Amino acid sequence: MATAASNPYSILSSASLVHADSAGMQQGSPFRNPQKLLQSDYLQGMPSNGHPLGHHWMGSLGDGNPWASSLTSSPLDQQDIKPGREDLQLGTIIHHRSPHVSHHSPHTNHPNAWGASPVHNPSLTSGGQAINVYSQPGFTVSGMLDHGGLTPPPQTVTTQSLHPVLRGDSTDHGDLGSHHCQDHSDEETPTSDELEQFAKQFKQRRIKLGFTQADVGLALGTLYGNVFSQTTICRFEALQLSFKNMCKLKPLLNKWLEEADSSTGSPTSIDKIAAQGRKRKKRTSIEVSVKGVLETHFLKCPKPAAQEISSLADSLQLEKEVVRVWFCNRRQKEKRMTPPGDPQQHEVFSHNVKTDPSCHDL
DNA sequence: ATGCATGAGAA
DNA sequence: TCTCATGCATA
Repeated sequence: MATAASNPYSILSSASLVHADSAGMQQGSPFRNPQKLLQSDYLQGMPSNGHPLGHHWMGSLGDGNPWASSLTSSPLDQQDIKPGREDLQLGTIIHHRSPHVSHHSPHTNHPNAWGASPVHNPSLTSGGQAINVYSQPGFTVSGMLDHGGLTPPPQTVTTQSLHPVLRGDSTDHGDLGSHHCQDHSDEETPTSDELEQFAKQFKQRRIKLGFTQADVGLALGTLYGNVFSQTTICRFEALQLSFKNMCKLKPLLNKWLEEADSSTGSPTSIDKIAAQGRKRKKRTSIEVSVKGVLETHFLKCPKPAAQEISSLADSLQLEKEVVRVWFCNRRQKEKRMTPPGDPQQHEVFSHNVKTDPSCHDL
């Protein structure tokens, strides 16, 4: 029922002042295996093993990236792994210039994790809506330190920086304050392992500093002109972004981190970004049973033709657009996401995935 | 934390 | 029309 044939657009001012405070809770291993997805996916309460994603990102899979090996093994589905795509660029509004951008990324010796083929220059920019709050005369790096009063940031800067941990093991190390040990990380394309560590450390520092994910997102806006939502920060920490995307955000977050735990408190308040009113379609909630059907179809054919989508939508009594988007999101989810814990799952999955995108055997 | 959605850019 | 980056809204 939810989602009838017509979804009125609700014009709601998205002045979300929510300060999603998720600092306390953290669970991070959204690992999903194709099989379980059939059921656990819609069961959001999935009990992730409290352990933050294993480092299976690629390390375990000496083969290369997990998804690529299974999902993109087919020549036709390869489109996801596009090579050159340096479209994004935000340097324009930033005089600071982006600190990262590695044109000569040595890729080291890894088989690139996520389909990151030529992650040459993870240039930054927002997909197209670069909010530049940069015109603020009084903006200061501490822009994040004082915001309306959302979260009074305790200056509990514990300079516990120590040695650059070799790998984010199960041990929780709160070290990262040192910006002399791994400063290089924002200049070259990080390895997936580095990203994983960084994300972990970032989260820890962020929490210790008393900032919420939303705070960070806003801070990035005041600092660099690129605002990010709580969602994005969250996904970054959970490694649920594409490799390229992670690379893009890392330098920014790293910078923020440096500022954050070094700033003793410059109360130069700044505003944030004006709320942007945008009408958005009401979120359609797909019933569990329906999702199950969609999942089934997805396993058979992750990329259904328009016609198929139509018929599917019809049978499920959903708007075609909803179904189409569902598949898009599903595919996207399959690509990013934190590494599936068990490599075995990949195989199972790959078996289900056909090489022919135009599956029509339903 | 995550599901569904939007939009730009690429095929 | 897909991918990809990103986020509102919601569980």
